This record gives sequence, C-alpha cells and structure tokens, in this order.
Amino acid sequence: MQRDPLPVRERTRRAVRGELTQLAVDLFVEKGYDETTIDDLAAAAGMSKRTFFRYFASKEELVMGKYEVLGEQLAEDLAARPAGEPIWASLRQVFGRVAEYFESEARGATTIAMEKIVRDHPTLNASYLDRVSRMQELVLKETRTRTGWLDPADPRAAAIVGAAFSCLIAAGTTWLTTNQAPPFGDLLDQAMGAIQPT
Amino acid sequence: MQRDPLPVRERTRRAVRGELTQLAVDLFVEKGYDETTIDDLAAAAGMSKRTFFRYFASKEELVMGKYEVLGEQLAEDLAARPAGEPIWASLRQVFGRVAEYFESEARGATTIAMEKIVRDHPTLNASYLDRVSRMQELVLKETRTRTGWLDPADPRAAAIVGAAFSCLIAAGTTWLTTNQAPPFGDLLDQAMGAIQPT
DNA sequence: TCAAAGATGTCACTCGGTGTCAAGAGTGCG
DNA sequence: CGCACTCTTGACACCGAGTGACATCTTTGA
Repeated sequence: MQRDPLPVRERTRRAVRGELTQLAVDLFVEKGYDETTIDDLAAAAGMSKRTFFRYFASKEELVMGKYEVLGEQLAEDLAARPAGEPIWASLRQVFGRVAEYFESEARGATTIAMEKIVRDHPTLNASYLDRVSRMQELVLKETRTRTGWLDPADPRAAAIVGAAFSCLIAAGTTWLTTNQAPPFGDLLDQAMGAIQPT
Repeated sequence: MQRDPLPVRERTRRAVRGELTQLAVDLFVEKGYDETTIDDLAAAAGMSKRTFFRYFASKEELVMGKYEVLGEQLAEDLAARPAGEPIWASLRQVFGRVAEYFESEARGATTIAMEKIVRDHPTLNASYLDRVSRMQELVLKETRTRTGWLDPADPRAAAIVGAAFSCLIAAGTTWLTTNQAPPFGDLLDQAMGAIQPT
C-alpha cells in the first residue's frame, strides 16, 4: 500500500493548501463567508492575491475541496461490494464511509459551523449540491455496470442512485439541525428504510 | 378566477422582463452563456447595465426565473390531492404538471438548447440544483403535514421527497439526452416505479 | 396642472478572477 | 562551486458581475 513518495514541490504545495483552507475556514466561521475577501485571506496568509489563486481556482474551492475525491472513493467502494448484493444494500454499505466521517472527524465545532454556513449560503449550497451531483455521476456509472442497466435511455439507475443520495443528504441535514444528537448511521438507516425496506 | 388587474407599472415591468429573458436566451444559445456579457445584453436591449440590474438581480436569474413559482405550485397541487392517497402516488400525480410543461411548451429548439446549456455549465447547473432543492423544501413542508411526520428529527419525509425529485431529475436528463424521444411521463413512471412499485 | 413616485442613466467603486511579465528561489548537473 | 533550468511569487493591469449614490427624466394620480 506504499504510495510513491511525492516530490517535495507537491508536498509543500499540499501543505500550503492545507494551511490556507484552515485559515480560511476559521475566518469564514468568525466573520462570515461574504465578509471575508480574498485580499483578507491573502494578507492573513502573507501572500499576494495572485498567489492565492495559484493554490485555489476559486473562493468556493476553499470550502468544497474536501469533497474532491469522495466520489471516486464511493465508486470504488461500490465496485468492491459482493456481486450478488442488492444495489440498495450496497449503496447503504458504501455510505458507511460518509457516516464514519461525520461521526468521527466532523465533530469539531468549526467544522460543524462551516457545514451550516454552506447550507445557509445560497451560492455555497448550490456549489455543494453540484459536487454531490458529480459524485452521483461516478457512482451511477458503477451502478449501471453492476445492475446491467446500460441503456442510457433507461432512467432507473439514475433514479435509484439519486434516491440513495437524497437519503444521504436528508440524513446529513437532519443530523446537522438536531445538533448531532442521533448517530448518523441511524438516521441514514431510517431514511433509506423509508424508501426501500432492507 | 379573475385576478386583480395589475397596475400598469407592474405590467410594463413584466413585459420588459419577458423581452429581456427572450433576448438573453437567444444570445446565450447563439454565443454561449459566458461569452455573452451583461453589457452585450443591455446594449442589445437598448438600456444601461444599471437598468438591467434593476430588472434582474443577477445574470443567473435570467435563466432561473422560470422556476420561481414552480415550487409553490407543486406544494399547492400536493395539498389538493385526496387525503388517503399514498404519498408516492400523490407525488407522481403532482409531477404531472412538470411533465405537461416538458411535453408541450418546452419543445422549442431554443428552449431545449438552453436547458442543455444549463446542464453543461457548472455554475448554472449548480444554481439549477439549488432551485430544485428550494422546491423540495416547499413540497417537503406539505409532505410533512400530510404524512404526519412532523418531527424535524425524522429524516423519512425528506428522504421520500428527495427521492421523488431525483426521479424527476433522472427523467428530465434522460429525456434531454435522448433528444425527447420517449414521452416524459413514461420516463417518470419508469424512474418512480424503480423506487417504489405503484 | 402640479407634486409625488417611479424609472433611467452616469459614475465611481468593490470583489472575484485572469493574463502577462519580470524577478526570485530551488533543483539538478558538470 | 557555478551554471542553467524550472517552479514560484509579486506586481500590475485588466475584465465582468454587482452595488450605491445622485441627478434627471417620465409617469401617475389627485
């Protein structure tokens, strides 16, 4: 499982990206997203605006970056599920990864606060939904091959994947609005169970 | 059903908005969304940029304006369904309005072209998804009262409404990518039938 | 007819984002 | 070590989407 060692340039680049996101999220939570300008960020990080945009293509990417690889991971996880398993059950298992993330790493106060900011901000929320729909496309591709519904004129695979993600989102928003009281996995089970009994 | 006669100012305002959207869509289809600047639009309409922004709050609103009232209409339609009807069947019936729209008014070449532009353009697509999620919220509210699942900690209603809209979207994209070959209603039936048999 | 309310244009400005170019820092190699 | 090559950075000018302020028309209604 040893990855190729990253070249030093790439490592420093990632480190800077990391610091920058950290800094940005803190500022966003403190002052608000719209109220924090790129110039503020760049100044706080001690770099020029131009340099900032060499690390992030847009202000939104600061917030959405964490979802970058999730789609591919989910698709891979789906591919790794046993062959005979019903698609709905497979999707539920695959979402376990997201549940874990929410239950463990996402417990920090600022993380939760940032998540709420995204939901409340029209543009950010739109961007968030766009990311989710991109994930869906990747998972959909895998779902098509698994179910054998390869005909692009067949809307069923897209419907099922979309429904599953709707459950994921429903569980997520519920989890956020209830201040993380119930375990995320339970909410997900409730949501997905309401669509199709497992 | 006679509405109060609108004041003349409001009527001219709507007329201008209508002409502006028409003009804009034509230009977007012809030159592309990003390639058409607000200055272009304003010039083509014979008004200043500032005046344009008094009719539309943003460039996106030119494209998304048509979805403004749809959510409320859907919620109203849902409220008008017979009391005992299962929620999934009610939602299918309510979506009939959208199906009608697609089958009748949305057949113009430019309308279809514009719809594809939206799907292809990241920002527009994100904005589109945001509109859909706002519609969902309205329909969700009505769904909660109908099903009696009023507890905000209960994700089931959100899951079902989300799933239904996923079917709607799946049918929509399929309908678009297949060049409108199958009737929209059939696609919707297929999609929703794959989630829950009616 | 006249005053209030509304619509429009102009101008200056903010903010996100990009192209260009020159200067600086890091790396590899003889 | 020194040299070339590449990557990174800052500075600057620029674009497009929006917004605020103010002055000027036009419309409306009494």
